Amino acid sequence: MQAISPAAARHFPPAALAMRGPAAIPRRPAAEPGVRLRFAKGEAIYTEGDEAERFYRIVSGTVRICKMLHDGRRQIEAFHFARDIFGLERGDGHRFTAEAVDDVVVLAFRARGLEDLIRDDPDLGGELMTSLLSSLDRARDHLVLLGRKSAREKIAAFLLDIAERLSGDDHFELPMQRGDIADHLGLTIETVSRTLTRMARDGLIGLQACGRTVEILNRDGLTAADAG
Amino acid sequence: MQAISPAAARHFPPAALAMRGPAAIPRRPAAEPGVRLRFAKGEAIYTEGDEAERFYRIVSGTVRICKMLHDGRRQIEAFHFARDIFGLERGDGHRFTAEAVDDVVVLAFRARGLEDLIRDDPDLGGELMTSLLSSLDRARDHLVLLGRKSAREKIAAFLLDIAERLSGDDHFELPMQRGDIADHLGLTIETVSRTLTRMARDGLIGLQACGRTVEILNRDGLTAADAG
DNA sequence: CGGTCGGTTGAGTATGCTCAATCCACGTGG
DNA sequence: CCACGTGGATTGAGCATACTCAACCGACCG
Repeated sequence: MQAISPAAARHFPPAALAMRGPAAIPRRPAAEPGVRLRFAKGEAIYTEGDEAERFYRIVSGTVRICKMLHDGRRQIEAFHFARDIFGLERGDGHRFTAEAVDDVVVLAFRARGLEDLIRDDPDLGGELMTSLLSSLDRARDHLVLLGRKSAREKIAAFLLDIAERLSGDDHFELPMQRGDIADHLGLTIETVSRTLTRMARDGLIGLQACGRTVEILNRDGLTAADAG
Repeated sequence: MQAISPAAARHFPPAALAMRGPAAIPRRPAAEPGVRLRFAKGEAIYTEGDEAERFYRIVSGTVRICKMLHDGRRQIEAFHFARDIFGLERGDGHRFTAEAVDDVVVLAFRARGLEDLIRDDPDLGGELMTSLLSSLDRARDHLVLLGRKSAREKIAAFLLDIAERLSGDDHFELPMQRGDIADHLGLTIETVSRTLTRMARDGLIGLQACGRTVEILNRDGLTAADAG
């Protein structure tokens, strides 16, 4: 359950509505290694219902994959970072929306005729299969988190995951804002904020720069705060 | 949040612990169409951590894919019915457990050397890819449900989904018990029961036979009760 | 007939949500 | 340089949904 009117407003930034999609995308033959595209912060890469013509590999930046319910509630299925593949879907149309969390550069590949492509290049099939299995693994773990973990456990798991994927280090900068984290973890902005603040008070993490910069101070404690 | 001691007890039926795995599985060449196996109600088909040697296609029965947290909380990632493929995972080991909800018959296929198999038979690759994409779609929709829907919306969505997959009809029998539904939808047994009872009182559904037989009486109402 | 298992129902509670105020950093314009 | 407005984050108070604990019911089985 989530607010209806304020949440809806929060999820339709006027900027995002104004600049939908890049002007014209040059068509290249299928064997092409991919077309380079830029998207500004907040811009939609594709929208639910769009024809699923392309899939993407991220060169730099962060992408969120999300779905909205009609009343404005939003669920962010996943965040994707550099080198991740996204946008490959069964069927003709995209069932989710992909948006740039910050400035993003991607390589776009044609999805049509993918079967033929794989027939020609079995290694590609293997790579895509691996990428799909990886997405599926991630989605499954996230199901467990959403279905059965407390707010504190969710945040702990999220921070550990992000740290690993973003830096491998214990020090990183969150590319997304509180509302994105909330909609990813099935929480509200307020609960995310409160939980982070409390974790900082407990000495598990350090927070700087508008709460965007995070440092893991007590990795064991944070791991224990997750439920595994 | 979930109970700790009672829930844990509920999830370790002595029967399931007693009879782990079928005795001996005959090894056949890779091109084999699949080895037929039977599993009794409650039996584990594979357990988290097991080597992922095989994947499966269901001939008959219902399978649940689940993960337990150490304190006994459980999340059921998915239910699978006849014709569904499950058990294909990235990496060497199963990260989830598959259990027979009722008596189950499956065909088991060797997962090792799958890349070679696909190289030999590109159609198989396509079929598996489709199956994977289908699982991913399903997992993503379920993420939205778990993260952002109310108890009533969850149950409504669940019933509509099950009806479609199980019978295509508005009349069907639930193969799983309340605890399974609860752990699939991120709820408790009591909330599932109460919500179903209320839906029956509201004339949306009919319930018979220990609440196992369900009839959809008002499909529009039920669809409206979901959030889409 | 007693025991168990699965399901239902009731009463009270806690976690996380809602509503609202405040704060802070930043950018803009007088 | 400072006033002002804005967007994001934080904090507080009260509340609602779903959980916990517990009793009860009905079917089935030995």
